[in-house]
Amino acid sequence: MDLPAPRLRPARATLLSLAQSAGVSVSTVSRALRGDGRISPATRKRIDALATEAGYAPNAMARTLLGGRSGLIGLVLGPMHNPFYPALLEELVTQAAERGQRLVILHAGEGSMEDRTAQALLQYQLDGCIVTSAVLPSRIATICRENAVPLVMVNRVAREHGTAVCCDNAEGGARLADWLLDAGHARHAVVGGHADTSTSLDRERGFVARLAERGHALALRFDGGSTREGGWAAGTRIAAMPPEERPDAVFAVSDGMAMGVVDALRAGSVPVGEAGGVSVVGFDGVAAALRPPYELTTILQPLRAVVGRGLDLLLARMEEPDRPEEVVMLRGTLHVGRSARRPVGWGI
Amino acid sequence: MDLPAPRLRPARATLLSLAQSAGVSVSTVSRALRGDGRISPATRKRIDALATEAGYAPNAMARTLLGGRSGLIGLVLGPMHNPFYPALLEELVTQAAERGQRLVILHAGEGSMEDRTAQALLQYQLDGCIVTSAVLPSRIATICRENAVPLVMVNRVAREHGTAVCCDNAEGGARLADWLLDAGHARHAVVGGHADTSTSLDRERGFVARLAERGHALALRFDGGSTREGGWAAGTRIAAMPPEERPDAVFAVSDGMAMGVVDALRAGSVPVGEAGGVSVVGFDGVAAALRPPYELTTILQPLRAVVGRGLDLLLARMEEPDRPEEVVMLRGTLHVGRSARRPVGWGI
DNA sequence: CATGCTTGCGCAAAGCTTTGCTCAAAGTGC
DNA sequence: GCACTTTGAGCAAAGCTTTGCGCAAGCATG
Repeated sequence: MDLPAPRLRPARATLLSLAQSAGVSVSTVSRALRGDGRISPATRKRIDALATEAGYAPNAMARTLLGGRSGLIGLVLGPMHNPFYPALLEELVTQAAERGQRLVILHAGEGSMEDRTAQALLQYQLDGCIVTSAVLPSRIATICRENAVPLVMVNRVAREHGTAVCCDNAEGGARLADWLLDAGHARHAVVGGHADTSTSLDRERGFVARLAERGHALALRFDGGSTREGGWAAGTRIAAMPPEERPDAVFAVSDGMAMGVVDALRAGSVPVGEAGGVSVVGFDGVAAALRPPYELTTILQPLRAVVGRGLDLLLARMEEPDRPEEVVMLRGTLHVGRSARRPVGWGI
Repeated sequence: MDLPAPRLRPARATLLSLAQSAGVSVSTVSRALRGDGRISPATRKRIDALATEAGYAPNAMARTLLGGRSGLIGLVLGPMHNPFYPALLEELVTQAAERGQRLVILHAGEGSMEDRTAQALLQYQLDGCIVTSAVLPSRIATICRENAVPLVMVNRVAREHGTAVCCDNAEGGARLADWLLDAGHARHAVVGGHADTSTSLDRERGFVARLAERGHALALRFDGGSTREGGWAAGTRIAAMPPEERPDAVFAVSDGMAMGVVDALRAGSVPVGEAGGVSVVGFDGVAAALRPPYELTTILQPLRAVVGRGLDLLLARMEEPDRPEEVVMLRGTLHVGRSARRPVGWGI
């Protein structure tokens, strides 16, 4: 017998090694481990014990090669400075694991994706791809389409096509407008996000439309660039305005920016959420925004549901590639905090 | 052990399909694509063109099966509410890609890792594992050790053993102490993080030790729990103290907490970084902390270098599993912002 | 012309699992 | 005792790449 090729790794348990210890064939071990009824309980028990002792883990590579699924999902992450995305990531990892899938990060951050990176999608036989980035890297979309790899967008929607799950952003924006109007606010400002993300635009659009329906116009608009600093800059300018010109309500289209606005107002000694001050509302419901010192009035995204539906949609498209594309909008919940004045008579 | 149903993927190009179109053998295609010198330029050119046209991507699963490396690295992420971790993640993804590796997320967040998740490490033949979580999930460490999978900790160090890369936390803490003392601060407070993370403890220890060396004692200590809210709570208590008892310098052991402290002080109308106010310093140098409204004086972690060394160490251990364990400490840089009073005569 | 070296490429095995078939032994009914 | 079903398990192929070895043709040398 010739020497086996020098392996870097110490030999792990395989079906073959288990079969040899158990004195049965490889196929018997495979079937025993997978719970095939044709194997007698005695044999199965013996093999199970052996496998546990040897710390056997089936080789996913070999399994995938047989034409099954890899159990791997590609993930394209957007810029991480918006605190919503880290939360989304955590939830995605957890729920993917619950469904027996792992996430392979294809990209994170603002830069564009390298070609070599996109190739990984094919090399590793990824079962599908989730894009949470607000800016859709169209390269990955093309590759997915050409190779029939299902792709689902989470927290964003492409205008033309594609499957997506997101919060009903326009409705949330409208709900916030109602809330502010009901509380008697008269001069409204918006701090917008990236101009090219459906999410930011829809929130703003829903807000402004509801304002208009109820006979109000937007008094002021700032570009917050979807960053906390952008919010702070807007808040600083608001704080610097003479009180009579100052908006009494500010809708920052994401909590990150809203927190920045609050910080700036407070730094400028403008009270937040009190009569005579400025009311600030946000969107997303990230943990930090709900707690002191912010206690934002905001729209709570149903994060668990958004992620769950996203993954389910992706899994469904794996089974049934010709499924029609669909866009799922989940309604958020108005969370009443202390950052905005409340309608008279509300609560207590 | 649930196996996904076998599904027929649309046939992708394989070496075999390319070989048939080119009228050569599979091995010739393989060698041509890999640039083996034995293939004539003419043949290679023809095959290259064919491969490009067919969008061929080598099957990483098959390649891995041959005993080579998978090109996959497992990643264990800590709780994402500390803004340092999202930044670390971005950098990791980028640099892993530069080295031709992908990251598979094994775990994110505070919860403990499920066994099934840990199994993925073996099933997918991961080449190595990076643990950035401050709290080392010992389960994964055990699995790595038993299966000779290299593991590198980034931004944390285990007391007993293991390979790790981190900022020189104690030295950074000491540098901050010097800076505050040089500027004439007299009453020092620390806002600490998790009691069980080496990173937080080392920073605090280095700070207090230098204070002691120079004849000062720590006046006050708060537990900030490594969260921004924890920092805010500490800042609130500081703001509520009578000015004569109040510390004039606060070291929050991470920027996230430091920002919370600053917010709370300002909300309590305590000036930050000015004479007669409170100086606040942090640690990490996350982007948000460097910009307005915080402009923190802090220790800049050499993030790119930390990640780079971490990956290099991991790759080195793949080649040479018996390499001695090592701990690499990279020195941070003092970044002078506006959140702390400066020594007289400094600058200008 | 015989021999030997290059050049260029094919053969086949290995790596690990899953699964359709095949097959032997044991059990059942008459 | 015989034919037949059930039970339990093995054989072998497939899935895709990589790579050691072999082989044929072309060319130069003696």
